[in-house]
Amino acid sequence: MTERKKEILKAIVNEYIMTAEPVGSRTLARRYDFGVSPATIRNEMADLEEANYLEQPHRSAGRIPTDKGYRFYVDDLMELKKISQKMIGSIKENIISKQVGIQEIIQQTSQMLSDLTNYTALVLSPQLEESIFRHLQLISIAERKVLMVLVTDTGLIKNKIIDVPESISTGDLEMISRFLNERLSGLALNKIDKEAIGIINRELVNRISVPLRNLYFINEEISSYNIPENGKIYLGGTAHILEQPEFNDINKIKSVLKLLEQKQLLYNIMGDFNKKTGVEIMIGSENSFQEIRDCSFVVATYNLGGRPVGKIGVIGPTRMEYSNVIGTVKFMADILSEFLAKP
Amino acid sequence: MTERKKEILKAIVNEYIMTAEPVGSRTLARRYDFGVSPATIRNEMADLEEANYLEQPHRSAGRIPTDKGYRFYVDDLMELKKISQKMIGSIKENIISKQVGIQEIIQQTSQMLSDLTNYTALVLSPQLEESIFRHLQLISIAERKVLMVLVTDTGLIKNKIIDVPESISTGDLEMISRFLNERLSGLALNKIDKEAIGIINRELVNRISVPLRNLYFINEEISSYNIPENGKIYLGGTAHILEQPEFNDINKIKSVLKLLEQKQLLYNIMGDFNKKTGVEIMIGSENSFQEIRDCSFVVATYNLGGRPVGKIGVIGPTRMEYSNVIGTVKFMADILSEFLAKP
DNA sequence: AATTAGCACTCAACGTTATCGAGTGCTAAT
DNA sequence: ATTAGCACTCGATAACGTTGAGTGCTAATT
Repeated sequence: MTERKKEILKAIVNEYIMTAEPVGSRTLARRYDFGVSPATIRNEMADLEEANYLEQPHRSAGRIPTDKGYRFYVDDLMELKKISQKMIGSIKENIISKQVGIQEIIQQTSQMLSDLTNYTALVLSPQLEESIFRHLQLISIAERKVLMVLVTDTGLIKNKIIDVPESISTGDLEMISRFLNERLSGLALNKIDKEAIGIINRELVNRISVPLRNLYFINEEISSYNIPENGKIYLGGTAHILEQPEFNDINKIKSVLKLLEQKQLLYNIMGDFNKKTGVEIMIGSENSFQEIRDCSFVVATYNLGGRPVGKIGVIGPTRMEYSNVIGTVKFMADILSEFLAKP
Repeated sequence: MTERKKEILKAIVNEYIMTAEPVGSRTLARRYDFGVSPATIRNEMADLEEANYLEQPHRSAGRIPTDKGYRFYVDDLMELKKISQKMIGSIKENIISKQVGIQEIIQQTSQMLSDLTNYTALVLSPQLEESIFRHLQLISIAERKVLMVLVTDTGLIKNKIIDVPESISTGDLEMISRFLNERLSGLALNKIDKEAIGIINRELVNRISVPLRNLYFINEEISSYNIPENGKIYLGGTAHILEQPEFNDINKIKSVLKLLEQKQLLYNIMGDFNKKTGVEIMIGSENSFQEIRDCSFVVATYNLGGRPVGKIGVIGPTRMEYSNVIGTVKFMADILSEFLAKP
């Protein structure tokens, strides 16, 4: 792969990303100054096609990049664009300073990411079962109705109103809460199982006037937090993706929108990214789900205390403005990490 | 309006709802047995067009109903279809028996309504400020961090982690909670303002060892529940609406999808329905928002203790299967009411 | 050996034109 | 009041020609 071939490939990808039209040798020679004639470029393009970096939609058209072409572009050719400091400042202020819950922040972040990139944003909220037990409280709200509130380190708060078989005194509820906190604080929720709580319950009955059988709701409830619950997926700017000219075909629109409604599938796709730090990119058919063979994903992980807890990304056509998107996704991931890290 | 005209209008609307094609006199005569010739039907159709119940997309096409035509159909001609008992049973069981929060139920209901009707479902969750204060609890979860949990009669539960200026003892928090419950239980949240809480706070300081200035967060927080917060709108089955042949035009798809992303606008539209009991129908231009001149809404209210608290409905093309949809929407509204009424 | 000019060829996109047929309104007969 | 008959309308579809951006190949040039 000569230097000139790289230059030409880069120019073609850039051009195609801009215009969504197949790129011909003539246009290329006119707009970029390679110092060679279209004929030469044609030869190089033929080589690049041979090597599977480019393809022709039909015989008498220009070339467009293949997935392999995009991959090479993304890995070796592309120049990343930086986000303006001004924008960084204003967004940070906007998001991080707010006194609202994690859910709201995620929602806003996804909307913002979508508006910044003009593609559809996806955010995976932190997963409950991978969060860490911070605080639990049982509150009597009516005869035989107990409200259980669980606070986790990721900011997720879980409420549940539970019907208990027999009324439990406020004092006892207080005692149970305190005891559970003592024992469970700091543990990851997926490390807490029925057995562990069973042991705690048996210790508890010595200190309170509630029979063991009436404590069973605690097992039931807390251990349900231990099951992977397919953390919620938030979408932002679904309509944005329609602005892309590749979705000028009604059937494509329908298939993409159907896809975006299948939260479970999206969740699985996002799961394919290895929670490494940094930004991961999945281009077209690199992905195993054929529903999205002509979409790309750009995904980053956000963290809490060095531990990856969720993902944020963008879905768009393979002809995506990677150079912009990558920086923006990374930035939004950092915003979320920063929000979570707030004291 | 003769009886025969009504019959013909009804047949035309039915036919158009089925096929989405303009209805001609010949087809009509063939498929329905009016005992008259196409020519007669033509004359009747001309009269109906004159009276603005029908229109012609172009000179040499059949007729389609106008909004006025649909309105007449809905009010006077249509025969409502009933939902099968079997379906009623299975859905009720599915929804009402579940031990989950109102949010989840609403989400599921909207998905279900959409699947049953093949249009897009809209659900307005109960509004916090119109809910009734049931129980409040302040919980210390860390030095100078207090978790406030508010439970309302509509099943909405509000959590907020608050940074307090100085640490407050568990006992004092308990006392504050108890006192607030005593005073506020049973009140509608929009009846509770800063002033009221100010009075309570001043009484409180006599019983606890916290200075008044450190109780200000209570005012701040609780009175924020009193502002109309544009209760959340849940959408179900956005992609369903695209199956309608009227959305075979890309621009229409885009405009509808943009509309569905504007939660605020949807909220306003839903607000135009007068929370009466029963099902309300808004056909095309009857609605003042011109973005949706060719959509219809079918909306019903769900209740808690006789008080309307939220709305559920469907958005689809004016050519909607009203006879099915109306029953289904009503049914789903009843399901929600029933869920809320659970002891 | 690499580059380039020249040229014949390809093919989607677009515009023009013709045809078809479902549907209409009108008139005159029933 | 109803209907048969008929000329007319007009969107949809198909057939056809033209255009132009683009290609690959060959032969000349550097």
